[in-house]
Amino acid sequence: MNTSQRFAITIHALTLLADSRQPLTSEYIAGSVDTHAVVIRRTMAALREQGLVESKPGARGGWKLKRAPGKIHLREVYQSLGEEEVLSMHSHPNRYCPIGGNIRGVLEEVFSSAQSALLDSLSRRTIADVLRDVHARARRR
Amino acid sequence: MNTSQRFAITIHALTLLADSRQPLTSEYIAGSVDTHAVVIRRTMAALREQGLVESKPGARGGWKLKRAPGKIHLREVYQSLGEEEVLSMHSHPNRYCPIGGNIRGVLEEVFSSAQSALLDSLSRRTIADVLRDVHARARRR
DNA sequence: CATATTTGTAACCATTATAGTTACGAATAT
DNA sequence: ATATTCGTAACTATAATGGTTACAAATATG
Repeated sequence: MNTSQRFAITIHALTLLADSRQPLTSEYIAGSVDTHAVVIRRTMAALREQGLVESKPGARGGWKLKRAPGKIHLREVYQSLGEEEVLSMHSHPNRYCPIGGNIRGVLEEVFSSAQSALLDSLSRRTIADVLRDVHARARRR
Repeated sequence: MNTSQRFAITIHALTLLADSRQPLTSEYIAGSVDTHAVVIRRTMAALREQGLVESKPGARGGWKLKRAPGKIHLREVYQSLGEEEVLSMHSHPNRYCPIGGNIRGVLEEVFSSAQSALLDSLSRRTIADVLRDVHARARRR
């Protein structure tokens, strides 16, 4: 299976914020992402806990970045969401079988290297990079 | 979200086959993995199509490898399963928004680098490596 | 102060993927 | 001929996801 859309939605939202001087409302972000404002609030809550964004209720409220876009690495964004590891273990291999009894430890190591490789790749980009690339594409039209 | 258990189950099964001289039945494999034989048949079918294993019905039938364990890289195993990319796109970003209209292309590129990093990591190990590590752990008890 | 705006959050629903299970047909060894 | 084993369709339970409604709480502004 694949991951949820949360990561994509989140990068999208952060890119919008990086491109805006004023705070943006969940409603506005949802309009660009094409989803419901509640989905945005739900998803962004994780980033708020991580200190990447802040939100303010009430008139003229909304979301804004708490850090320069160039300092927000996609790895940290991804990890804020608290997703499971992308490769997952099977549940209860038979521990009385010589293979079954020892495979988990080996797989944990294999999966965790793979996860690190994925995260390292994400750590090489920031929201500022994404925004720049988006603008470049927009110009190319 | 995370992946299905299929990959873990599959590596487990291939490791069992690598460790055995005779063909193994789905029933036996299921016993070590702790699942149903049908789940094994279902999952292994993908590997058979890829030419990694063969199966024979009837008495004394079962599964066996078609290639030396040292020649079976985890990357190929993973890809045989035909899983989606681990990071997935959101559905219909608003194309009339300058960000929404261009974010998909950028994300595709970001996600595909990450996917490659993951696959590269998996390509560095074979079923023979896994079997060796399992045996090493078994000895350590 | 009254009002409109906006977030926070719980609750519910529909959809989808996954894995477990049953059932039965077909192939094969002995 | 029989027991064994795979192949596959079908059904079920469970869980995750995302969309939606509803309403309380916070805030800016006239």
